[in-house]
Amino acid sequence: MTDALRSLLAEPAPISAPALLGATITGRGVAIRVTEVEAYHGPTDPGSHGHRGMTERNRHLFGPPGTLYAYRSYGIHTCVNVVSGPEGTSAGSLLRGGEVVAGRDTARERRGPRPADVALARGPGNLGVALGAVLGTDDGTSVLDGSGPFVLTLAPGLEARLASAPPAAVVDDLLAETDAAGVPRISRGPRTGVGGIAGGASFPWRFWLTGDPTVSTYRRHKGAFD
DNA sequence: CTTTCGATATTCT
DNA sequence: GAATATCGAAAGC
Repeated sequence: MTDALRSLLAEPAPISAPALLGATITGRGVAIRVTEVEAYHGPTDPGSHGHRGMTERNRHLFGPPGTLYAYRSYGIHTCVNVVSGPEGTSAGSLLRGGEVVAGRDTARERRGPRPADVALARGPGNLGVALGAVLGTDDGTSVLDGSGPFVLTLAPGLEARLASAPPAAVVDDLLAETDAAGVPRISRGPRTGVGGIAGGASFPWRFWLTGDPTVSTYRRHKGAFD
């Protein structure tokens, strides 16, 4: 049943993004547990690719929730987003880091001998390589129904919680949960590499699992307000 | 630890 | 021409 995932992704990205932490994206011989995401929210978000309307590159960002949006970053890297709703708002969550939980040999073949295991899918460009994501081929496919190369499955236990409470309420609870020492399980902060006001405290839409070694190190953009 | 730099597709000025 | 949802290596603290 992917009803829980569908109802979650129907929410705006800043709401659904924290609930994608702990989810697993599977395909092309690997499975990666997502540990770090950033939300981008269409025309109201100056940091979003969709902020200035549809282009050939970003058109799949305007697609239905659960669409994969893959784009070329800095002319070099392939980065992967999961589109969220409402449909037509060009919103989505950038998968920025994860733990390779299956197909480690395949991921290492793609990444080379250098990176440590925790770094195989650390950072959006590296995650794209580890996944074996292909521009053009994968852009616009669904991660919900197995019709595309990748399938997204929710973190254990989340499906049941989303079946018994509205997504926004479940996410509020997730953000409030702490470990035995009182430390939040999910951390949030400004988005990495985003300039201007969109990269500052007004858009604290980067979410990660606190203390997880597969989360990329924060790099502040030159022009970010902070 | 920090800063700097090169690689370079897409978009905007 | 300039900026960008990046990465890894190199050099200087």
